[in-house]
Amino acid sequence: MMLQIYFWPNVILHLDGDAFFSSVFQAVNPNLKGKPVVTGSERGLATAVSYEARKYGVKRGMLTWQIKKICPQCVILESDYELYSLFSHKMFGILRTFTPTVEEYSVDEAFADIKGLRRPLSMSYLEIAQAIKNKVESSLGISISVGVSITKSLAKLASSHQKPSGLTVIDGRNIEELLAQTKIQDVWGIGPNTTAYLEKFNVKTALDFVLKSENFIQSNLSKPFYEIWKELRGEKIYELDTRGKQSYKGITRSQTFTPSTNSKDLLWARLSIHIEEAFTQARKFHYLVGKISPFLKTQNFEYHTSEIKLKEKVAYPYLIRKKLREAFDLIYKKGVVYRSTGCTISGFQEDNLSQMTLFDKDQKLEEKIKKIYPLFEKKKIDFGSMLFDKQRSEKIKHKPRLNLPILELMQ
DNA sequence: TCTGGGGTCCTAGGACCC
DNA sequence: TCTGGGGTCCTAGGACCC
Repeated sequence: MMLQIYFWPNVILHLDGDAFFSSVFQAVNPNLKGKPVVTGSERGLATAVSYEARKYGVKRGMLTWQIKKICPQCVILESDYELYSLFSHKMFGILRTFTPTVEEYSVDEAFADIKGLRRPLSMSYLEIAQAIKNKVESSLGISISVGVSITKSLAKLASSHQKPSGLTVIDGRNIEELLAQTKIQDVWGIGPNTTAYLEKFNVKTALDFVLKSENFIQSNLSKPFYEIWKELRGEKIYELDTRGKQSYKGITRSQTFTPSTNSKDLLWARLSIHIEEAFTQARKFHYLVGKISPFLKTQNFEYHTSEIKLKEKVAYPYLIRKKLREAFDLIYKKGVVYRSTGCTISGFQEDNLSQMTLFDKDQKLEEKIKKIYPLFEKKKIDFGSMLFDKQRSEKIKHKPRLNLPILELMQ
């Protein structure tokens, strides 16, 4: 049969934390063990749901008031990203004691290449996966699910096959069986739209998908899905990216208003904050910014955006404040109610040599900025637009009010 | 699930060139 | 001048991920 694997061309392990955020809280606070725990109270919706809470029907994304209704004893906690990150580092560290080839895919997921470890460890791949799992679970007090196969897509499918605390190896003996048990929408990279489309062709499981002809896939679907098709058939397309996050294509900052608003002042103030925040992040990577796209999102989830392209890339938004304001004026329509605003910046260029020329060109301004910005970044001083941030953290619903956005102050 | 925030990649189609 | 073929670059928007 075409899907049989007779040997291991590659061995890829996928590790996935089970309800990671809530597990971490249960690990640091033993009182929470065995209890229904949900995180994300600060946003009013569940970002992680412990398995105990799932029994009551609590789901990810559910609003906190709904959760309290169906599961009153549920412990609803505020997110702590530093804590998650700490556990994440420890988890990946343990994985690296087995192999250096590790891709940190997200805070709670990793891929690892474990090919060739059987002989030095005198263990089968199943035993190696089991050893990794045991080490993580016993050292960190959380539970994880692990999958092993010959491509990333199959390994991911394996790790999700039995959750929580699952361990699944997909090899020649069970590949078809597992594909047949996997609904097409549960395949990594196949979302609701493609699921609906494939259903028209009677494709309901991963096996149905894999058994479609190459010609069918190529003529009906785009490249990413052709790649998934190959990956599920055991042909390795996706390499492990072990370099970690080193660069960005774009940086976005945005926030939804509660309630929606049509106040021009408020929108501009909030947008200014997002532009500042995006640039601050860009500066941490020593980027000059070439493209800025402020956007407004309407209540119907329509995006209205306007793109600013710069001949000369900049590190600070105040240098182009007129252009930013013009772009905002262009997209803002009186009477339209907006649900959120934000900004994406891109077109990055490493700022090494150009820093000198910028400095030469406008030494005074550069010095002024260097004095002011570190203070701003540490939030020691508040600019007008920051007032909305304060309100937000104090959970006060905003009232449209006149504030001078930071870009106005930076003239 | 009437929908948060931050990303990536791909494709169609327009603009412009010879 | 209404008209071919082919290339490149760019942008908007779609789709998906955690």
